Amino acid sequence: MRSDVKHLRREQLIEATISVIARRGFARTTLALVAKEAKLSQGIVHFYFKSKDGLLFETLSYLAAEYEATWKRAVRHVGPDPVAALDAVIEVDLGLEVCVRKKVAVWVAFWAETPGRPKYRKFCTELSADYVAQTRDMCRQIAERGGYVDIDPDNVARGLNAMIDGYWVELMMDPRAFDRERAKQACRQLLAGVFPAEFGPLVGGVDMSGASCDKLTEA
Amino acid sequence: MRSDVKHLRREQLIEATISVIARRGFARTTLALVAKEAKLSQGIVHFYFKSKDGLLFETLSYLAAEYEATWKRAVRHVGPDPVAALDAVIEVDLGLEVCVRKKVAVWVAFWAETPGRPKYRKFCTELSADYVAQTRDMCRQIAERGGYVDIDPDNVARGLNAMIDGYWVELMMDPRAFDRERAKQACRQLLAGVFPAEFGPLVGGVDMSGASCDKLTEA
DNA sequence: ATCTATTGATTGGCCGTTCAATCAAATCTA
DNA sequence: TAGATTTGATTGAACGGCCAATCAATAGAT
Repeated sequence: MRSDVKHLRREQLIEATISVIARRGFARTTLALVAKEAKLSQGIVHFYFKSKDGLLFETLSYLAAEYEATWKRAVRHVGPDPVAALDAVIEVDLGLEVCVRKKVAVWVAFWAETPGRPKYRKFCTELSADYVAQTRDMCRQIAERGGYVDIDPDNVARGLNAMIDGYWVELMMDPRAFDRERAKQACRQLLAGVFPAEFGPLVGGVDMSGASCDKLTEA
Repeated sequence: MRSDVKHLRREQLIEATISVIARRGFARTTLALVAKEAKLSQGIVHFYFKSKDGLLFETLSYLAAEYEATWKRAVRHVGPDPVAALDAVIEVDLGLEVCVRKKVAVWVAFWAETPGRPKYRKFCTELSADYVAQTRDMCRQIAERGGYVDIDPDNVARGLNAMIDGYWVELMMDPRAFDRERAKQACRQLLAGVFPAEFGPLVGGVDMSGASCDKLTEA
């Protein structure tokens, strides 16, 4: 049918765009290369997307939609426990679905173009703000439940966000140096420093929400 | 006299390149714009740099040299104590010298172009590897000295590196949301989770705000 | 047959690069 | 020191290639 083909072609072109950006970088991505990658003619891009910028922006939206869907599905799946939810966030952000070189390369490419492109910038900052707002809420719940009074949920969420973005950059630049499981472990260690009872390595039914640091200094 | 001019012009053009990339992004940076920014003619770029790529690569080298110089100066300044050294690293990486929007925007721009540009990629990965090697060494020393047996210095160094890169991205994309001091605090909190005795807030009963900073930067 | 989808050649503009000409500074000459 | 000559720095115009966008023509579907 018509809309089937329409949807198919659009996705085909977007996937091709992702491949080309990931392979050649943003600056050297041309419509001719995208069309060739998609095994379609040059002109077709302007039929489905009005312009090059149209295609690029829809590519960004496409990635964002996939990311958000994966994220929300995972968080909903683990239920209401904020600790499990935060752990699910780490699993998703560094998992095989979204955290693959091709995709993060495109993310970083768009990030890098945000100066001077308000549309990209607005989109990316809003997505990020959404992310931080949700993880902050999880941190806040954990803090309340665990009786932590000195921690700042907002800063914890931002720190986790920063660390994950940094790992994405590492995966893009030096995929051989990147170790997915160790990256996850480092994120959990970050949270363990803040919420030792929930993310610490020695949680075995013992409540250690009081003095949290001492146990680690044991030689 | 004449070699002065040579050096001056090169720097003038490189600074202009940084400004243009930070303002317009990598993809829309043209030599005409760079020349205009530098208040020089178009042709002069090829006199001092053989090609556009020559200018771009030297811009990357320029930033890297400045970064490394600042970094090494700070680390040397605080002396041999690895705790003070790690803290100095955080101060530099998130300090006003290197961690300003214009510069990090250019860094991210180059990162984003590393796929498909082996020269950029090699340069950036080697710089990063150097960084991690040095901070890992600091972590290792702290671990040995503090009797920590369960921690992996390499992973701690990589985690810190990732977090800082992530904050750079945040500064570039959303400078108004970025808070330099809170970012530093988050990095110290990360280290506090790993080395509580050295970076934790309760050392010696001193209060948290700026405690580690005052204590550690005193050489 | 009509409408949609698709093609690939074409166009017009932009950008990296080259180059001949000009200008300025330094060196040489007497 | 003053003029002559060489060397280096700088300009702006011109060339050629590439790329986004257009479009007329064609193939395919219903």
